[in-house]
Amino acid sequence: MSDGPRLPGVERQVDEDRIVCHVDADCFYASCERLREPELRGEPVVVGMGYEPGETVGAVATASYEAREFGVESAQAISTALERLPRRAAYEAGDLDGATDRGETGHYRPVDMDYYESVAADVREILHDCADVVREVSIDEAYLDVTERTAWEVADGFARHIKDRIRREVGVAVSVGVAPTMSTAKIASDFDKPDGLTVVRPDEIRDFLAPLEVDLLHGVGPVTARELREMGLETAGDVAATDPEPLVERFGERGRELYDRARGDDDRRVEPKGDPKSFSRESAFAEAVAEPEPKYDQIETLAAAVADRARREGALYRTIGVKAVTPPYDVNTRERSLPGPVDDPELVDRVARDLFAEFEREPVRKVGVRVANLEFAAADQASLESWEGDGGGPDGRSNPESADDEAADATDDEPDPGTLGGDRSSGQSSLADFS
DNA sequence: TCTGGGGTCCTAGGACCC
DNA sequence: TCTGGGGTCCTAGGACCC
Repeated sequence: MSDGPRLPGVERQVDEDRIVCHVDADCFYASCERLREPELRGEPVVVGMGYEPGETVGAVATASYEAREFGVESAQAISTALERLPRRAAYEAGDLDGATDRGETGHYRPVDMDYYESVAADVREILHDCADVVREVSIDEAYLDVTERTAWEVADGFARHIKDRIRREVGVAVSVGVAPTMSTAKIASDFDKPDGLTVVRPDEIRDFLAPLEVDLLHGVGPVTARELREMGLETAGDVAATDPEPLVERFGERGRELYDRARGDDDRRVEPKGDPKSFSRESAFAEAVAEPEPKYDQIETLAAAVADRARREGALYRTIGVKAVTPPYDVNTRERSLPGPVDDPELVDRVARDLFAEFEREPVRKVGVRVANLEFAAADQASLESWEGDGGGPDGRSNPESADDEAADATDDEPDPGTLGGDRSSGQSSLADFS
C-alpha cells in the first residue's frame, strides 16, 4: 500500500496509516482476585459492592466468565446477581450455615481498588515499554500507537508478544485488537474475548465492520441502537452504506461520527490522556429518604471527600454541583460557578448545601457532589518537584504548550478579589504539601 | 435489568456582550 | 425601537463508557 512513485513534498493519505493497538484486560477485577487467590481460578467469581454486612444496595463490578454463564452481568443489581449465584456467595457472607452445597455456586469478593490499581500499574509499565504513545482509558484498558514498533506483516506476533509479557510478568489475561484506527482497534479487542487477539489490516476494515450489530460501535448505547434500528439500520454495514444526512439530522455531530466509524474512518491519533475535567462522589440510600437531615449529612460527607480529592490532586475548581436522584429515577443536577478558581472545602460544603436546599423535603434515592472547571497550575509545579525525587515521572506531559496556555489563561484572568476568587494561596500551600 | 459509582462529551436555551 | 448576527459563558439534562 505504501509503495509506488511519490511526488516530492506531497503527503499521501496512506502515509498517515497508523498501527493502533487496543489492550483490554478480561474481567480485570476478577483476574486480580485470582492472582492473589489462585483457588478462584476456573470458579465463578463476582466482584462487587453492596453485599457487605449491613448494606443493601450495590452492583456487580465484574463477573468472571464462569459467573456470566449463570446469567450474572456487569452492572447488575447485586440482589439479582445473588439470585443467580446464591449459595456460596451467601455462605461466604455468613448468611447461610455450613450445610450449603458449595459444589455449584460462586464466590463473592468486595471491590478492592487499591489492589487492582497496583496490578494495573504493572500492566501499564509493560504497555509503555511496548509503545511510544499510550492512552490509558481506564484501569483496565489502553490504546497504544505502535506504528514505529511493528509492521502489518508482523502485527500478529507483536500483539502476541504484548499478551505474553502481561500474562507472564503480571499474570492476567488481556485481549488485544490491532487496527489502523482507534475505533476499529477497540472493536477488534472485543471481538475475540476473552484472551483474544484480532488484527484488522487497512484493507480489511470495511469487511470486518460490515456484519457487526450497530450497538457494537463505540458510542452506540441502547437508545441510539433502538433509533438506528427504527431507521432500518441493523449493522455497521447498513450504516456505512446509508445516506449520512438523515443521521446528522437526527443525531447531530454524533451522527456524522457514527457514519464515519461504521466505515472505519477515524483520524484521531493516540494521545496521552490529559488532566481530569471533574471529580465527583455520590452515594445511594437503601431507599428514598424524605427527611432533610440524612441527606445533608451525606452531602457534607461527599463534599468533604470531593474537596479532599481535589486538594490531593492539586486541582483548583471553579464550579460546584450537586445531584439528587428522585423516584422513580429522575436525575436532577444543580451547579454554580464561582468568580475564580478555589481550593476551599468549606465553600464546597456551603455551596453544595445551598444547591441541595430545593430537594431537602423531597424523597431522594441518591445524592452526589461534584467539582468541575478544574485548573492544575499548582499541580504542575508540584509534580515538577516530585519528578526530581523518583527518576521516571508518571508519564510526563506530552503537550506542554497547551498546558502552559491554560496556566497562562488562569493567571491572566485576575481572580475576583472578593471572598471566592482570592483563594489561590491555598492552592499554593498544597504545593508545599506535595514536596 | 427497576438501576452503584466515577467519569466524558454533546446539546439546547438563556444571558450577556459587541 | 421590535429588530440583526456572532460569540461566549452558564446551566440542566441526556447518552454513553468502564
